[in-house]
Amino acid sequence: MNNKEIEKKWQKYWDKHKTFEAHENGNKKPYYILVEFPYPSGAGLHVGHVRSYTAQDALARMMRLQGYNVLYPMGWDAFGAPAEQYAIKNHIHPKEAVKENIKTFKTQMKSLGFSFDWSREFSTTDPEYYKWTQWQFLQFYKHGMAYKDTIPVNWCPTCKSVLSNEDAAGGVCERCGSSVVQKEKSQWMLRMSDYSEDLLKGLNDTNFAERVKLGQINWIGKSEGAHIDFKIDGHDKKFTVFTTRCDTLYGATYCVLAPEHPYVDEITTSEHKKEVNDYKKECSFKNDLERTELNKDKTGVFTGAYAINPVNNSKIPIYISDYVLATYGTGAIMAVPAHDDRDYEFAKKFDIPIIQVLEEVTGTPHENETKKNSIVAIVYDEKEDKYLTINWHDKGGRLFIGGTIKDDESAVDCAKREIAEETGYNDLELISILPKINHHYYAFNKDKYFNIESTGLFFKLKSYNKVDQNLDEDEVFDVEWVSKKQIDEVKDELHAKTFEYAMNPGAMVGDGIHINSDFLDGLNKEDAINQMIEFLKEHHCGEKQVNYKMRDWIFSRQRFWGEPIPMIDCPKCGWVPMNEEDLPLLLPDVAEYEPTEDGESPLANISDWVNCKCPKCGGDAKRETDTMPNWAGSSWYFLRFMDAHNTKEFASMDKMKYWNRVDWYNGGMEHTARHLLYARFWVQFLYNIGLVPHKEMIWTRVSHGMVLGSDNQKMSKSKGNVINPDDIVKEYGADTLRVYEMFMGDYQMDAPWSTDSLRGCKRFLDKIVRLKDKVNDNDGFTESLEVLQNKTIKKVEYDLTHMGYNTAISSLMILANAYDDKDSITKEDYHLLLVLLYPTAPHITEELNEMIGYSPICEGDWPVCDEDKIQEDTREIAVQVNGKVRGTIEIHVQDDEQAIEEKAMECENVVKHIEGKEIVKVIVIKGKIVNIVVR
RNA sequence: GCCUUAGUGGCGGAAUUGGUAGACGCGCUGGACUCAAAAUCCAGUGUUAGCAAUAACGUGCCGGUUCGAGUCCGGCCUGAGGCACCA
Repeated sequence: MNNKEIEKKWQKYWDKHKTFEAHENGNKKPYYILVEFPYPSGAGLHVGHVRSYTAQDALARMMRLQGYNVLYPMGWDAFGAPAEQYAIKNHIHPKEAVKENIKTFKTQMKSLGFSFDWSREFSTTDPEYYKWTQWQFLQFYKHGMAYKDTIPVNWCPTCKSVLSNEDAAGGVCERCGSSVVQKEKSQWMLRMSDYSEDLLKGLNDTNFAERVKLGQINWIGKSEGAHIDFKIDGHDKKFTVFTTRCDTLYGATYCVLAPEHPYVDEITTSEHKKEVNDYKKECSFKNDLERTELNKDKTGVFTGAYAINPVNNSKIPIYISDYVLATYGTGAIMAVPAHDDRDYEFAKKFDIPIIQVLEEVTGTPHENETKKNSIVAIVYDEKEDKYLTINWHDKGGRLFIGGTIKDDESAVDCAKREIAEETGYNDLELISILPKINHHYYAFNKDKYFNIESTGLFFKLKSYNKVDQNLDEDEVFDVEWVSKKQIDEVKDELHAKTFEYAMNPGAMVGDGIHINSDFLDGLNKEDAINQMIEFLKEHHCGEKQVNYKMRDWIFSRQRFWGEPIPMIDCPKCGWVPMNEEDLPLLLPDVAEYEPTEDGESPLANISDWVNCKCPKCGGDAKRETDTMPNWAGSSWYFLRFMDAHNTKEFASMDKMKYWNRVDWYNGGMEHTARHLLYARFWVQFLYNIGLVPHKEMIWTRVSHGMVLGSDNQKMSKSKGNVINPDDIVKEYGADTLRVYEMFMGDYQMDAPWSTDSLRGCKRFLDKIVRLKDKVNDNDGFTESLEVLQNKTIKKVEYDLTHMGYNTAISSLMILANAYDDKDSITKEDYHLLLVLLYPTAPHITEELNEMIGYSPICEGDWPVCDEDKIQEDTREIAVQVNGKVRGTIEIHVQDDEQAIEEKAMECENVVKHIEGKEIVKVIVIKGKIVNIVVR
């Protein structure tokens, strides 16, 4: 068979008959399947594209046969930097480059036989499309959702361009290697943060995969806490911090403002001015990513100013540090080093006091406890790398040195005394005092319940100097030095925990009971938070607050190749929106444009374009020269597909109501957080102003894994592991590539390319072709195949709707093998196999189907599984003895447990294993397994 | 650092709710057909022992729950992807 010819033949057939064009009529149920439209890069279609388009294509083709009115559209997300770069280099207009790329992509897609409705095709760069993107921006503006704000951007002084975080990684421009600086720019913003709660709640009206929802939830980042006002010593001003842990306020020993915080200059004392300014400058050279990545070492400087802790009026120093971000919360924090890891690190470095206000609770509380203070001491011998323990053997096991603190004694003195008394060692150096632990226990020797506050102390042994031990009569134990591994033998919760603290110094971030906190003492975290919020409210210095990490959307880009923002800056009227009837605002038709000196968009250099009249007063004015981000056009393209040629609206309400929403949306993992969130925000806004029928227009969202190179690495030119789908189609045929990509592995996971496996799929299709020679003249189905046939119908149907593409193919292989075992099969048998395979391998199945005299599959029906045919009356189940399979038995479906048990007991190999043993019990799980427990 | 996600034969991967681990395919070994090769067909293929029946071991590591764990729980290790130090 000539693949090329039959592929062409059927692709032509489908085109000519407009088989896949969707129309908004008839009584078929509409179903909207969407794949992310690609960015048509110069590299051409990637085998990764083929994977997701084929998967959705199979679903679309099956559902059409099942009688759905399927909409499966395709278009182009063609604005973006690469096209712009390419165009600058080659002195052409980017639209020319894009045109070429789209042509290539479309030819490639067609060669793979995807059943897209090409009548709805558009590109985000078409003026007929971006007219509506601009129009929608104007709606945002008119509803107070768009505003200008000054935002720092990554700026490369050499390239004179604004860089993405990605291109500015490590503070170095990816293109030219110069260091990147932060530059303030006035930018258009969309008030996305106003939608935080709605975007969170809206997830309930979607069927997104759980992990996709989680991605969205984490991005929105809701946290409940409080804001607290801190007075500044010697100033009238107050600053506000946001915290989720207001219960730890008594432990706040300093505050930190973001270097960009507006109060910094004002409160910095003259002797700290230079340091602070230098530090601010230093930070301005770092982008957010750097602040994140190079976070190993905390940096910061003291401003010289002090804040007043509102709960106890203590003066605490105010620092600035880049570990506090201006963009999150209030740009200021109260630092509680005892109970926050970052604060702990910072406090250690700057030698700021650490006050513990929460202690962990171990053991079980009991009535009538006796309270006392005590210590647990850990002594480390560096030379031998061993720890000092005492072994009580069966009277209490291995422990460290413990003891009760006497009235006039410090914890350290107590520890030293106890160590000397119990072990004799007396030449010690204190390494650290560990957080206190609140421990409950029962002492057998005293028959009493105790509640102790235990202080952990960590010592280093300086020398083996010893004094005489001083032991009571009942103190019978061995003093033993043990390795770290043997510390596992310390089972006592208090001692084990103390050791853990010693090994991992840091903040105690968990729950516990409060200490050193006046009215909070004794309360747990939750209660203490509530009490503290009450206190703050009463004293007018704070209240409960919900905070979201999601920020407003920076909507400006200093680029040429994007949708122009339709705003006009008038010296008299300020910012004025363009008249809607003047849209689209076209990009100028020039092939030469250079970036400006000062980071404005290249459009700023094109004065013909920039200079215009104010729509309000008619005076001279200038256009906004920034363009929209790539995310804009892709935030609503799925709505346009519902009504792609509408010239009066972006899409009519009627058509949107007809299609209802996107039923199934597939795309890459990398877009499940941001793109999806932007699109949802856009839709929710349109819904709120009455322009779309639902608040959520996407029902199910799933994400696919990447196709990696055969070396298990991401495909890239530099690694030389790129597979071009054209080559595969040429050598093996489109159907082989399609089947292979469906079979290669779990659709939702990455999978490496294997040409060997591809050949296996070619062999499978060859077998399908050969089976045609087995077709006989009998009517109906071959009886002995009917069980498997109906099971396969059910399996393929289930798998194609549950992303089990690989197992769908494998079940078809099983069916084909069963056919192959027969001397002959009927036409009906063969036709059924072809229909089931058609969604994945449409060309070859149509051809073979035609050869046996049937009308085209694409115009026929999907088979229905006959449930009666797949009922079996016998079944093989396993018999286990003590959980190990020792044999199998054949049971009838109607057998009761008694009968199954008897059969199991007769099984030859089972008899061997239960002979002479006592049968404890027999577990019979009907239809599944028998397990005989013997002793 | 945080979030997400994974780890099963020589390889890609199956195992819908805790119930016969390794379906299906690749690769490999042996055989048939052929002058020969390709293609195709037949048999075998987790490891170890055994002619075999069978037995022991086996789903990243350590521990737990259970009659029974790839699947559930606790603790680690490693890979991949994402990120805006989220207080």
